[in-house]
Amino acid sequence: MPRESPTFSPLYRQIKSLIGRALESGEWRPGASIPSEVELAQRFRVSQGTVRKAIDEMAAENLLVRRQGKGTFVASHDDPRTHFRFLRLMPNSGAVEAPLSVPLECLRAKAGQEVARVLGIEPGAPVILIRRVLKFADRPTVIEEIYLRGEAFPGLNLAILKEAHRSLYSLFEVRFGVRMVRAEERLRAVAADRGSAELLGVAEGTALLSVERIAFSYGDKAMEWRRGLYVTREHFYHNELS
Amino acid sequence: MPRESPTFSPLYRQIKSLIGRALESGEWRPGASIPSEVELAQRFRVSQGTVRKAIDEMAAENLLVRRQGKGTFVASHDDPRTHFRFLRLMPNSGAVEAPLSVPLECLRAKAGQEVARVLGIEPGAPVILIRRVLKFADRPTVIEEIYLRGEAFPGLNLAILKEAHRSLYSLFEVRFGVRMVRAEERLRAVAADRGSAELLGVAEGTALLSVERIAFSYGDKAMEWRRGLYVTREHFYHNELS
DNA sequence: GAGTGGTCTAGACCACTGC
DNA sequence: CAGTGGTCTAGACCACTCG
Repeated sequence: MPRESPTFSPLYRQIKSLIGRALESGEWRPGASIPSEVELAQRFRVSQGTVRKAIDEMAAENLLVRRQGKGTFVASHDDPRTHFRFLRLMPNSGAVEAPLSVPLECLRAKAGQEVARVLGIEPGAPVILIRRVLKFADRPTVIEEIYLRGEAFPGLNLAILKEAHRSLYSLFEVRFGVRMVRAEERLRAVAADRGSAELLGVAEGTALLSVERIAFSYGDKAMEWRRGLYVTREHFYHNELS
Repeated sequence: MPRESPTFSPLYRQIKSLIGRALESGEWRPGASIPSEVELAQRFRVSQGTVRKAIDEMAAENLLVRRQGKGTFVASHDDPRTHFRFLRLMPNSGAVEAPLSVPLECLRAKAGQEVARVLGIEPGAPVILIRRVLKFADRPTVIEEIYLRGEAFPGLNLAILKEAHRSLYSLFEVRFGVRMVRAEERLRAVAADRGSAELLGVAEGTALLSVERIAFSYGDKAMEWRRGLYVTREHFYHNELS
């Protein structure tokens, strides 16, 4: 028997993509609550169980957060519980500690070949370049170069970065409505060049952990490309495999 | 109103832990199929939906694998689809390629302080130490020191390692019934010492990616501690954040 | 107490696999 | 065709939060 519907898609997946589109369109902002299951079931003309299954999957993907008795919320980097999902650097011993971000530069530029390819934009399109240092316990531990899609962050400048006492991704959400949903990282070990060594207070040639990241917003749209150099003497990069 | 049942646990969680215990006890071996949902529902005296929810969660945790029309199976490292979940080294360009494992040593020893602590065993308890090299495209790229709980791998020796043309974790499953369920890794950048540099064919002092791993079997029992040193000139360590 | 998500059930039907 | 997992529904009841 031939498959009659090669594009078969269950109802709950369609609901999922409808909710996904609502998220993309900004109908509900990060941290805000979405309508209750019964309301959504009425809106989409399906049973509550079908909405439930759609939401379950989106919660598993960290797009939504369920809180019994309160409602379902759009996931946000403001939530401290999800705060260390993207920063994997842990101290060798002692309690985890939020780093202090020290922005150095915030420049507007035109995308070169490589940045354009990674972000999926045209060469020459506007980008923003941020350079910063992260300090743990007052010690410079990470330096980062961050490229952003220029059109998505109008008005972003060094002053804003310096004022903001929250994580970068929190700032992006609150100020620009841009939520980073997932990211891919590539890790390598490299030797510190002169400039990096100076900023990090280590000897030239010291082994550093290079972390390249592409971060995606809703719809798998690449919004950010960054490269970090981590000093891993007092810290390590933590990863869970399962 | 005070909580009357602070230890409230839904039915499906109890089913989950029953299935989990059956897995631990080896009632169903890795790769084998478990009873159908209706059978399990009858056995546990619950509805099929409740069994379903339990299995759903265990599939999400990579303990079980569902295959529509065929049944539900105990997850296995033999399955090529899950083969690269624990080996995160990818080539800078070109297709992914399985490495060639070259075992160098396989020794029986007594656990020292550190290994005992990590594996949760008594100092002096038997352990196995394996040293090996992984080659990609005929180039040594990774060296590893692997400590195993001695009592769980009776008879393991260098000859067995050399004969086995499968991944280490596959071997553990097929030969010893030990399945690694999850692992924690700590990554750092370090400089190559003389011995490592020689084995890897790089200059002394070259920056290497140090990957420490603790691997756990069912019941979160630490079975393995390993440290790898990766050459990251032609490869990178890949990670997904979400 | 009203409203939310969470659990559990029972039943009907669909999609996929293999004999 | 029988057997498996996958979807969808409807309804009852439970646990949690807040006013």
